[in-house]
Amino acid sequence: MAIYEALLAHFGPQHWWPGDSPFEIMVGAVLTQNTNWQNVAAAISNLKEEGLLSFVALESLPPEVLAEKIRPSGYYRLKAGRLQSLLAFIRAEYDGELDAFLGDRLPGVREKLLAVKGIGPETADSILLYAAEKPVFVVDAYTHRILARHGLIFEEAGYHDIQEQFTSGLPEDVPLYNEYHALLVRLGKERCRKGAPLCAGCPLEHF
DNA sequence: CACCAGGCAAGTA
DNA sequence: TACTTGCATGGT
Repeated sequence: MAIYEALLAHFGPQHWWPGDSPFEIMVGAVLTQNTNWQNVAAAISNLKEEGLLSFVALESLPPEVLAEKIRPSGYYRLKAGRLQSLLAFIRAEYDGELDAFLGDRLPGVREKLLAVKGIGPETADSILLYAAEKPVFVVDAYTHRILARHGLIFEEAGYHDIQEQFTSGLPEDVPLYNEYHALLVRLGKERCRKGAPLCAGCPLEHF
């Protein structure tokens, strides 16, 4: 918790997730897999410009056409399939009603999401926290790297290990999880890039 | 030029 | 089970 306070004091609120609607957030969560957000923003912008950023449009677009639209986000053929798999899942399980999916309960909805091909733990948890506003802490490459580099977790720690360790010391609070993860990403992007040793003047240097 | 970015699944031994 | 590889664009 003291780490959270230090990051918030240093960077201020991050106003996450970048995206205007739960649907856009969900799409962004898939497109940002192992990809710079700037490239994702370009892909989403393409969809918006052509009025394609809707459930029905994306689920009914021919896969190769969708792929071309999201090309800047990288792995574009793969991600077109993953997006449509996700939409097909919501169509099948919730009759295509996004709100029904977003309102479904933990932990069942998380298990179902993880069963969708192309949706792993980080993508699932990002959707659950940022689109559905469920109290799920998102662990990503930055979280892992930052905590390992500061000796707060083992380098070999897995997704669930980190998630457990993190949330065990925190209240189950959606705005807190939201801001905390966003702050870790901010720190990672700005001062804790891969390959560099401990950054000088890091807000976490005395933890 | 090499390396990195808000992962995930499939293949190999 | 434990590695390794494919997927791909755009910025530094």
